[in-house]
Amino acid sequence: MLDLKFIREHPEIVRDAIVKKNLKLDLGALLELDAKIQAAKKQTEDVQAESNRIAKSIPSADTATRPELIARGKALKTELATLEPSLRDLEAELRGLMLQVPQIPWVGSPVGPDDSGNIETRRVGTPRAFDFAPLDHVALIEKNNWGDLERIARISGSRSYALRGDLALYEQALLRFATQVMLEDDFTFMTLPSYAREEVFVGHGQFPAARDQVFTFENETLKKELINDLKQVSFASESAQQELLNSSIASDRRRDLLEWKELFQNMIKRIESSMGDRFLSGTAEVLLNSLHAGEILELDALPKTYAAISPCFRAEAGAAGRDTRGLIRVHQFNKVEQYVLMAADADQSAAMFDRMLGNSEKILAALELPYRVLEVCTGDMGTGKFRQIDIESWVPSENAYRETHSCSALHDWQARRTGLRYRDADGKPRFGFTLNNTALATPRILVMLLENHQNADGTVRVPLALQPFMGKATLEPSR
RNA sequence: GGAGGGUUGGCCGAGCGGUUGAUGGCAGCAGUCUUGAAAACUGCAGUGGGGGAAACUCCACCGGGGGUUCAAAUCCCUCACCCUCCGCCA
Repeated sequence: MLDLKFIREHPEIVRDAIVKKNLKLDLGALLELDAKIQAAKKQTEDVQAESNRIAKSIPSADTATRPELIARGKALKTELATLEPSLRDLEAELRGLMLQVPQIPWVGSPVGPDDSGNIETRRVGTPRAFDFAPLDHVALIEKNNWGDLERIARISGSRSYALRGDLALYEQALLRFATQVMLEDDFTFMTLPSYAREEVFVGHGQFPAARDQVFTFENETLKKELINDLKQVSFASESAQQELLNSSIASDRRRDLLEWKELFQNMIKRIESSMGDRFLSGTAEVLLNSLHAGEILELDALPKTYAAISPCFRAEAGAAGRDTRGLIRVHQFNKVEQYVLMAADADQSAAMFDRMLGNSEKILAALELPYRVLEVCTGDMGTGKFRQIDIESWVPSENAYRETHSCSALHDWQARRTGLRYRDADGKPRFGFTLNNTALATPRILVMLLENHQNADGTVRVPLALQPFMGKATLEPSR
């Protein structure tokens, strides 16, 4: 979300951002609606002011004028009964549009329509030249009995993974190692649930735009009951029912219909309660971002630097058929996430961005993986992002780099949605800036670690920095 | 799952239909006093939005939403959360 005042004063900048981010949003309609609201607000407030004045004067009024004042109050109340709801509706509509307004991207971000516009800025490390025919990670897992990819698919469905023996331990060691790196940079370690309420996802920015990427809590029992009920009720809609109720039909038939109407309304209620009011988060960032929602933090409490580990859930809608093999793209994975809430200062945010990117690179260096750094273009970065850098690590079997890290600066876009404020040096409440970045996500990183560090005999070398966490130098076959 | 009790400004805590945007205390800021600090005293001080050069002024907000009333922090409904007791349980 942007400051509405800023949008009013700089519509051309916002319009430019909408174009650069390849969004469909009618800024003209938004501004028109805003103007309409301002007028409606003035009108409503004038009536409210008079109403307040009259209500205040009644206790001290004499009995003769009192009925007159009460009558006037009643009239104003009637007037407000139409003004207030319509204002509320307009404001809700505006809020819906405001949620779609993008953050103005950094001037240094390349302009492009999609990931084809991303620019590689650096390569670190050189892909290894194998003196034997290397296996891909799935073959390595099968050869060493390090997982149950096919079995778990039968149990949990596609995009699931199960690890065994050394590889299962390796996943834990990696997460612990990444946590350690974050602790060394003075981040506060946290664990959080992987689920939250709807408004948390709105604050984060994933809702309303990317709602289909998120799994939800639902009540399966209620759903089944409802389906059974639906099979018994043949009405297409409530209006169809109403039509029947209003028609002249025999009274006993009518009573049936009334009973059905009650049943129908009851079902609507239950459908609503079965839909669930909680959602599974795709990253700890979602919850961390709401940790201080609604608070006004003191300046000296900032920055809040958090490293949190959590299971992450992604529906992967729209990715059907892509990366179905192996560990690249799964519905549930684990991640150590970096998240920062800080004062609203562009330079400090840029410095923090570099620091967080540095943490990821430190981890990749320790994992001894070749990677490249991409400056993500305007059309590929999220709506709310100010700047985004992705890191892709080398996958020998694909002869390609694949995304393992994503570092973002949002400036105040998330903070405005979420209500993340602090008192600046003048004591004024201000929205903060937020940033986030992957520290390490498993199991995807295992793809790179297995393939890049495999030995000719199919075992896999553990990088030196990981060995204290793994307790051994080589991953050995599992029984 | 059952039965009660709560949710008020940065924090604590009054108020339970009518100058209450909210008594009081703590913390905060400014001043008096003091060499300085502390203490004491005095004053300022919520959040968001509108108007105004300013003084100032108007609107909304006492967990969220809805309602009753000329008038709601105060009454009613509903949702969320917290606490206590019972039941169940990793």
